[in-house]
Amino acid sequence: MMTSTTLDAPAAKPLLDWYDRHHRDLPWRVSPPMAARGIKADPYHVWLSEVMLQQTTVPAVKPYFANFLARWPTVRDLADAASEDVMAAWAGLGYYARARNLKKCAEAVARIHDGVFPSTEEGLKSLPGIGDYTAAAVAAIAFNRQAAVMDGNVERVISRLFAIATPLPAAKPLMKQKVGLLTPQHRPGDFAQAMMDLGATICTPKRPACSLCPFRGSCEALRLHDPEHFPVKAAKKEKPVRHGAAFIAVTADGDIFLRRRIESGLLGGMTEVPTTNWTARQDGATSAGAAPFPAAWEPCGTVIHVFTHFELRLSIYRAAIPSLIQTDNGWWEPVTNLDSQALPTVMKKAIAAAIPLAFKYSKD
DNA sequence: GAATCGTGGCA
DNA sequence: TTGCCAAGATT
Repeated sequence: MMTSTTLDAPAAKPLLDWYDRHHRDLPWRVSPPMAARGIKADPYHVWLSEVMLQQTTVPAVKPYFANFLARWPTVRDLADAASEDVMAAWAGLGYYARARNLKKCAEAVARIHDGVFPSTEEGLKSLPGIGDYTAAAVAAIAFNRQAAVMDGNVERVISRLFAIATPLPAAKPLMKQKVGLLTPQHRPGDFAQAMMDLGATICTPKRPACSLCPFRGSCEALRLHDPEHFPVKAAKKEKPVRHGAAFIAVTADGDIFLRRRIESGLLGGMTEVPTTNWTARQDGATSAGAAPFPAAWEPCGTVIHVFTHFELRLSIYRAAIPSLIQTDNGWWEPVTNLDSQALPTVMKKAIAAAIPLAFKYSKD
């Protein structure tokens, strides 16, 4: 005969009980007490937070999430926003393809889906910037669908629970299968968030607090006395060093020369000061001789900035420009207005090296 | 499967 | 100080 419950339900119960007591309160989250008062998750809020949280910490996301919601309260508002404004608001958060896809996704939802997010994983995943994880997360959290949500936290929890020795990312299909078997029909969104909270606060990469874990009685890695051994990951490559030069041109009126980077690739669509190519070797192409236009370029130090897959050593040059130079690929921006620009952190560092007070009054 | 794509915090 | 890594997606 058929049983009335799935095999997984008993495993989900201790975690949901733990979540009811120890869940984190987050600005984008409808916590269990809120849900008990009838508050529903807003798909726009869930989607926005999930995209911002991709490879990004909760503390880093909080101010950006608040600012985006204040400026663009609905997905239609975001769809109608100027791309430059969205990129500028995203500046500093990193992985700028997320911002480009965020705008595209908002436009698709507003214009193709009549302002309503799809409620299925399949529908969500067809949208720009929404992959396996985000589709499942939005489906589960915003629409209460039984979707198997697997992010880095869940990978860690699952790999320990079952002592999976296969290295990532090869082990992902098996882990996803395990998550699918554990995910309950009841409260799938809370289950997903509980798994992630558990990974973030108990089942941590280093020194996990196993004595406080609702899975402590059934965790295979703990039984083996080596939870930190999991998940197994492939060794990472060392970071190469690239060299380049950046040029900060300032007029007597206090205008600085800026350009917009091409849409694709590193820092795509973001604002920059002129720079040379960033190459493996330090040579003439990375010196003042490679400036965008002739001027009295003076060296003012080096900025070191670490990207995901290389380290950049940027030689900084500054020049006072007597009169505005005609250019066809950039513009002159008042230094007092830099906080409105889509300047990634590396460009802010470069400008700050040449003009120490440039951002003095633009940050809290 | 492997590379690409940011940033800041922390042990 | 240096390495690690945080609610991944795209090509």
